Order: sequence, then C-alpha cells, then structure tokens
Amino acid sequence: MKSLAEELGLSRSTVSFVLNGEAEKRRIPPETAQRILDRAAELDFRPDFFARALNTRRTGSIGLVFPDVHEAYMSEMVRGIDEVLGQHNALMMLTSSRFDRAVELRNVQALLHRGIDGLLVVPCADFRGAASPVPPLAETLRRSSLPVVAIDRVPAGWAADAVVQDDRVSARRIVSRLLAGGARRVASVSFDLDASSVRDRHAGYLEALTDAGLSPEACLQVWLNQVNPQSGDLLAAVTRLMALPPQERPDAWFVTTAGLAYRTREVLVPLLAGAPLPPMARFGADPAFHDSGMLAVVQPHKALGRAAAELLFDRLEQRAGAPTTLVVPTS
Amino acid sequence: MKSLAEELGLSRSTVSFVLNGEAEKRRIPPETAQRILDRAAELDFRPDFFARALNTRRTGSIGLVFPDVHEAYMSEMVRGIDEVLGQHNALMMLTSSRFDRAVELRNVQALLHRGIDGLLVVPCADFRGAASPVPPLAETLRRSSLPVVAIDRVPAGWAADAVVQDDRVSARRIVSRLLAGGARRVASVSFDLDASSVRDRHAGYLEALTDAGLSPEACLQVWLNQVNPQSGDLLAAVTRLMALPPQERPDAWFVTTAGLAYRTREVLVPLLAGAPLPPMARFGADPAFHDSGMLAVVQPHKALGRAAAELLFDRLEQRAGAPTTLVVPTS
DNA sequence: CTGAAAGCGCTTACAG
DNA sequence: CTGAAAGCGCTTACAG
Repeated sequence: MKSLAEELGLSRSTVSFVLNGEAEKRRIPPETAQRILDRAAELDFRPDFFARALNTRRTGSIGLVFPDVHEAYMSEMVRGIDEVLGQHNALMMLTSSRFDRAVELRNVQALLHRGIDGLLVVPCADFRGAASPVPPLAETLRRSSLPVVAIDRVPAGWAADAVVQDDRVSARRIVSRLLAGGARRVASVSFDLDASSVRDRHAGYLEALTDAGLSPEACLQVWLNQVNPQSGDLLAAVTRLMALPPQERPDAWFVTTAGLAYRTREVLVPLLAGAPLPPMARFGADPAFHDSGMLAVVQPHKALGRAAAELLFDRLEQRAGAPTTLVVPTS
Repeated sequence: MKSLAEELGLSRSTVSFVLNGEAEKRRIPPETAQRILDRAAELDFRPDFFARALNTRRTGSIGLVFPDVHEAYMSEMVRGIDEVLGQHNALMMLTSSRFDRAVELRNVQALLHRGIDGLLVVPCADFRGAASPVPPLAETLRRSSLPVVAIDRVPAGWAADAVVQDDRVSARRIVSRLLAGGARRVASVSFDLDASSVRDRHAGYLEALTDAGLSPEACLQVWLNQVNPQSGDLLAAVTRLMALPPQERPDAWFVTTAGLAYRTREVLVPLLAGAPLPPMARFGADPAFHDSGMLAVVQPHKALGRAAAELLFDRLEQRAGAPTTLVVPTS
C-alpha cells in the first residue's frame, strides 16, 4: 500500500480511505479515487488482513460450531448458511464439537481468539442430571459480547438469538398420524438430554396422546442416558416393553432422532419373533435412495441455516432489538 | 501485555520471549520466567492474534477445501484430520467448493488472505474435454508457496504432495469378485472426470477383465458428462445397454461412486421387467443401517485424512524432500 | 479535500 | 541476561 501511494503521489490515508469505500464520505475527487481503484485492481492489491484486523477488530469471518460434520442435517444447514454468508462477503470457519461440551467450548474460544464477527452454534447438550464440569456456553459468550445465534435448540441460560424448528407441533402431528393409523400404545424413545428440542418433542408426543383421548403411560417412555445405545440400555428398555402382556405392549414407536430409530428397529426386530414390524415415526429423513418405511418429520435444515445467518447479520448491522427465537415450520 | 510487563517491572520483550517459549534460548532466569508464566495464566492472557500474525505471518490455522460437506466420506476424513491438527494445536478452517472449481479457487484465495499455515484440499475435477475458464488450482498454489496436500485425487499439473487410496487395485479386486461370482459382461458406469481417481478405477476395471481372460468391450462402459445424471443421460445409457440382445446385455454392474450406483439401480430396476437385479459393485460404503446389497469398496477416509494432515505438518516442520504421493490401501 | 502522525499489540534484531 | 527501539501494514482522529 505504501508503494501504491508513493507511485500515485498520494498519501497512504487517501489510498486507505478510497480502498475502504469512503471516497464519497471523505469527498475525495472521483477521478483520484478511480485512479487508485484502477491501479489497485491492476496490482491485485488487497490490504493485509492482519494489519486491517488489528485496527478494525473485524475479520469478515463467521464461526460455526456443529456437533458433527457427518450427520446429514449438517450439509443442508451449511448450504443455507453459506448462501447468506456469500451475500455478505463473509467466510465461514466451521468446527465440530463432536457432541462434547468441552470440545465445543474450546472451539468457541479458538474462534474468538482468531477473530470472528459472529457465531452460529448448534449447541451440545448434557444428559439430564449429569453435572458437567464444563461451564455453560452462554456464560462465555455473554462475556465476549459477540453476536451469536443458536440453531436447532436453545441452551439453558441462553440470552441471545435462536432459530429452531417447531419440535412440539411436529412431534404432535406425526404421533397423531400413528394414532390415526390405529395405534393405541405408542412407545417413545429419546435421549434424555437437557435440550429444548428434546423437551418440546416429548411435549408434542404427550399432546398427541391427549388429543386422541389416551392417557400417557409412563412405562411407554424410554429415556436413554448414554450417547451410545449399543451399550445395552436401549436393548434392555425395548425388551422390557416387548415383555409386557400383549394388550399392554407398544403397537407403534415414536423415536426422536433418525439414528436412534434405526437402532431401535434393529433391537426390536429379533424380539418380534416374526410378527410384522409395528409402525414407526421419527424426526429426520432417510438418506437418499434408502427407504426405511418409517414416518419421518422432514426437518427444514436449510431454512434453519438461512434464517440463523440472516438473523446474525441483522445483529451485526445493528438492527438491534431484544433477543428473539425464530420458529421455522417442518414438513 | 504492556500492563503485564509494567506490573512485573520487566520489559515487553522479556515477557514476549517467555510467552513464546524462548526463555531458555534467551537465558532468562527460570524464576523470572515462572513469574511471568504464572501471572499470565492468572490473567488468562493470550497475545493478540492479529498483532502476532502481523509479525510472524503464522496463524496456527490449516485450511480445508472439500467438494461437499455432506457426503459421508467427509466426516471420517475430517475426523482423521482433526486428530492430527489437535496434536499440533492447529485449528481447521473448513470450506466447501460444491464440486465447482471456481468456488474452490475463491475459497483458497479467501483462506490464503485470512492466513493459513497450510492447506488440505480434495480437489474438484472438470469433466474431460470441458475447457474450463478457471485456471488450475496448482498454478495459484505454486505462486503462494504455501505447503499443501491434495487428498483423494491428484489434479493435473500438481507439483505438491498428495495422499490417495489405491483406486486401481481396489477396482480390480472388486470387479474380480463380480467375475468370480459368474458375471461375464460387467458394465462400468462413471463420471467422465479429469481426475486421477477416475482414471485409476477405470484401469483397475479393465485389468480385472483381462485377468479373467475377457476382452474389454467399449460398449459396456458408460461415461457421464454431467454432474446430475437425472438429466437423462444415465437413463439413456442404461436403456441402451439393456436393449442389447440377451447374451450381450450386462450381467453385472461396476459403478465408481456410491451415489451414482444408487441412481443406476433406480434406473435399471424398471428395465428389468421383474428379472432379478444383477450383482452390483461400487466404491463407497452404505450409510449405517441401510444395506443396499451391493459389493462395496470401503474407502479409508479417516486414514487418508490422518496421513494427509501428517504429511502437511512434516512439510511445515521443514522435514522437506521431494513431493510424494502416498497410497493408502482400501478394504 | 488531503496529509502527517499516532496508534493497533505484538516481535525481534540490536546494543549493552 | 535485559531493554530501548524499530517495525509488521494498516486505520483514523486531527490539523490544516
């Protein structure tokens, strides 16, 4: 930049102003400005990122923290986010928390340190009742005063924006479909996470039962307390339910996530002793070209991503207001 | 840092040296060093990222450019990379090129501008014969002199390191299994990409035929020239093959990628008129809990990721040598 | 309208 | 062994 200024016989300030699009504001003659712009383009000159950031404290980067980069939902969500970031000339810095709140916190701190203008996070949740030594993310973020939007679930103590899908209504609707199909005893299987999405899906399940004039029976709810249901608790729970007298046994299954639904079916099939698989419903679509035959709530991942990114840029551009939680409908 | 130095009655240089782990080299009394370290830890002080990078030109960030973030292979590869980055205290900056070389180039430039110490890229490829206006990635990278490792395929003109799987041997082996099962006319379906992986898989296919004493017949090779085979060329090609006289018709299918294999099957099934689906083989495993019944080459994505990241750090640590291409076996 | 100057928060020869 | 000083490449009041 120095050489650019010297070459054109101008001061570095003038060059800097023009390059930052403040030519008008500074009333620099359009002709001078154009000369600078032309020459900069010729040289393919871009102000040094670090020098610029050291002064302005802005980077044009948005941090993302996702529990995993392989779940199918990721891709659509990232795509939605990417579209919006593109419109704002921002770059995303994507990290994976691997469903671990400690890793999540580390990633957020690393992103903060490296400079991001805003953060989008699909927060991890602890199992209910598991006293974690990791301080809540909300705390760290509040101190940093970084604009941030939570996606998919609202963590405890969250004081910022969030974008979620309508978990309660979706659960209610899909469980109602099971009931409309003739089921009377719908079992529900869920990770027992301290997350708004889990609570809401469970609430929707209960509502559907009530709608149908059934009273929810506690014994048909399976709460899993471990990430890996292969460890046996899923098998134990399903076995227990299938050991009930025929008229008390589940005749349909509602599972809160796709992966868990497949595992449930895997465990269930051998226990059926040849009887037909009862209807199953769950959140999360099948992968392409693989029809599991289950009812599925198709989650609006791309719309969630878009909405979250747009909300974030609203905040960055100071269109302030109290923190909101946007609810995106499912299909 | 200034206040830290003043508080301890030391110069900023001394503090800087100690914080950068050069206490020994500078022969600073261990006791002084410890005082600095302790107080820095107490204050949770970390040197400003931008100021540091402005001087050192290093960021501790590694850029990743992947064609997509949703393909299943991504997750394992990212995990492998992440493990190695963790060991080196590096953070990854992940971007998606969406199979578009123009986007790929933009992403690389954005990463370069934002400062990365090295780059890992799963390169996009053009369709063969499609003269792209986008200059080869290799060119841009050569100019930047950034350490870089290509994963999964070696682009044309690549002068740096690469880590690939053994595409030729894997293809040969799996096609041989089709032949060992009794197939005599194995059709091959592939995107006609200008990529080493595509060439190698095709070579392996031909070798397997030769091994079995069969002469490759050109008419059984389907080359697709568009990303989206739903546009009809796949249907046309498969229809053509199935319209051959019975003894010339394919009795097994080898497809170079999983997604394309599912699409091929989708197109094939209606044409079979109730006849049993012939054996199919392909690269890429089924998603969890979904058995397609096809033979599959399980790709060593995690190992590829690990190996690529390790190679990159070797370069960063100056353990130089000529560019190499590592070949990781499949299973 | 323009430029000289201070400053962003560090690192790193260099002199002692 | 330690510190004063220059410099990394910009931005941005401020004075004119």
